[in-house]
Amino acid sequence: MAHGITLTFPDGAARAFPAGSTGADVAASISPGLAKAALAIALDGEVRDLSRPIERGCTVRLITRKDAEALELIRHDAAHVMAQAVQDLYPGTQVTIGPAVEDGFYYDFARETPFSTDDFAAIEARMREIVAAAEPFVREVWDRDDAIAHFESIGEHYKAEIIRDLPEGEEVSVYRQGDWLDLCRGPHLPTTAHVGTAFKLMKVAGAYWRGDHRNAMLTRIYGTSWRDEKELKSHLHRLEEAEKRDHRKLGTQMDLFHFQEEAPGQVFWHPKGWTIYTTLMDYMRRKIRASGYVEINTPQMLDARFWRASGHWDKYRENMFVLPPEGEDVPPVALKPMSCPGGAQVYKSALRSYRDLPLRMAEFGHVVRREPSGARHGLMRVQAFTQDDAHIFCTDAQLEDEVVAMCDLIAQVYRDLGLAEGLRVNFSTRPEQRIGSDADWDRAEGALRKVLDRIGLPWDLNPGDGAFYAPKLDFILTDAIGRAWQCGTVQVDMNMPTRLDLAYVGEDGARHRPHLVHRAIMGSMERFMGVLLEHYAGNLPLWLAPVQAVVATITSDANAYAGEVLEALQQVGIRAEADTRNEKINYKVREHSLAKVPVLLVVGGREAEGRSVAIRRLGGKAQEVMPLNTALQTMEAECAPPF
RNA sequence: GCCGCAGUAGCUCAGUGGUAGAGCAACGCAUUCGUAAUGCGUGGGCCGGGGGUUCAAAUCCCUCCUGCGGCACCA
Repeated sequence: MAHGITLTFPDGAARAFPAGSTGADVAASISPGLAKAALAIALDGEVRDLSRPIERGCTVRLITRKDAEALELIRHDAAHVMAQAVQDLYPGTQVTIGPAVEDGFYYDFARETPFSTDDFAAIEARMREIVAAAEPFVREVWDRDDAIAHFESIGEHYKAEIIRDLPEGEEVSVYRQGDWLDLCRGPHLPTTAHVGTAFKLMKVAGAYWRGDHRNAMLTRIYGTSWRDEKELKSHLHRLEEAEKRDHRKLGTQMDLFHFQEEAPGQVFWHPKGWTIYTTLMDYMRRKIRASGYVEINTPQMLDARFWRASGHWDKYRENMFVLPPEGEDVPPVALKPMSCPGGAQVYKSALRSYRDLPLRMAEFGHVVRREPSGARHGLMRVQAFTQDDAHIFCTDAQLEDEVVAMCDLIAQVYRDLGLAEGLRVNFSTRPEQRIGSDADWDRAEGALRKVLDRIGLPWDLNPGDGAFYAPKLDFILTDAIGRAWQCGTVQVDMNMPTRLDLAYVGEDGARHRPHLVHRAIMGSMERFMGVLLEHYAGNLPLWLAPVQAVVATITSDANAYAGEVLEALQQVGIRAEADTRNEKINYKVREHSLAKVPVLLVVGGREAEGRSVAIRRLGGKAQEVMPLNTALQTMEAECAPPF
């Protein structure tokens, strides 16, 4: 044991091993059971193949199927198995990259005819054969040039390119599974059998080589894989459940809105959907008035000259709807894609004094943006929408407090709406393509950083992702299937004031530039509605529900009383309907439950006689009979908005 | 915009070359019922648009539009 190594185990125990011992040796030294169960070994936290010799003393942890890292190994290896299956079945297909991702894996292939889901059955069948063969994953380190020559010779030009681009000095490792091999950094499971059979190919998609649209489009196959069938099944079940809360589905079921071919990416709001929309907007108006905002509104269409001046004609033209002139001499007009240039005109309509600042101007700006056809997505990405926008004009000294105040306002609104949990903030800093001086960027980013400390929300740094004119804080909410959507945003802008020549007269009598902070809380009202609907799976809080209560009769004998109850509810401002149809109470309960009406007030002979109602709440079985007046008070209290 | 898939009754969907279907909804009639579907009956279609192949097209081919899942974009 002259050249042994000392390994430290998670329990703190340190043991000596002969030099050249592998992870498998370590596992075997502990117990035969572990030797069998071990999949990989973590050396100082870095996951390595079990078969690789351990070069140095370190802390070790054996990874078994239970560990979090196991899933990633299983998924990564499933990608390899799929790649082999594909190349076995479709010779001439090139492999590129195939990582493990959340819930599964994918592999990008280069092939003249893209795959279709019809190919899945064959690929999955071949994958099962490869898994059954239990081929060991064997790691080899190759000479760089040999590797390039090899991959070129077998027509794997993408792999050769990957090797060429590897940093100098990085090992070129190749893994074999049977007679198939792939360039790969590893680590891998001991054999293909360890992948198991709890996998399923999910979808095909196009994906650009290296994520760049100027490159060739590859065909990507997504799969999901798990430790066992039970996990797979529950994953598929989760997907089904998520589908049920898709806002597009709920929109139809709850009769909130629809889309149609003649107005791509634009919403036809139905009475119930529009009720939610205006209720949200009313809430927001109360909120911003209480926070010292004024509200303005600016034109929908502006002469092209204006957009040339603002810079949009250059920078944003592709996303704008431009109306061609009718006559030769008429200049084109464009529908506004953003509210800020218009809002700035209101600022400029008067000579502003330092006494006017901070000036907080809100605008529910209806903007229209041309979106790429593949980008549209229900309410989440539309071509015409209303932003709950605001522009705050302030002095340098006011900047930080203003930004903190608006972040607090955003957080308050999200809390009021039940969306605060899981809220993420992205701090996006200066991009490469930017205008303005580094000193200004330092100041603006510094201010946002201080703000982040003060507001105490979890945040991620998103370097280089700021707008070309300002760093920003983006407030990210997620939809039913975990897709992230930006809703709120705060942007500290040091450029527009100069471009649009904004000024205020200071205490010293001289003209100064104000700072301009752009902010939206819900962002797009449409998108926010989509997120809300999915978050609540359609079961909106009482104050937002389009129909808050339905008075349902048991027999027609109670119709007159139901009318009285309805009127009483409406008198106290509750959105209520009466269901006096000649249907059984079971039918009515079912129908209104499916329509997600939060409160059912059932009235029959007994209630009519005693001037009471039987309250049944959505999702509950229990009924509570109470006097009508009590019910009215309860309802009125419960339907009150959070602000 | 790119790759794959889809578009049939208000909704959900079946129908793969030979007379357009089902369930729910709607409408009518009967039923007056106590907390998630009462029964019977009736009406309802440019099978996304255009072009082509064929004796014959919802069905096969081309093309456009819209949507869905990704990618890219956006933020």
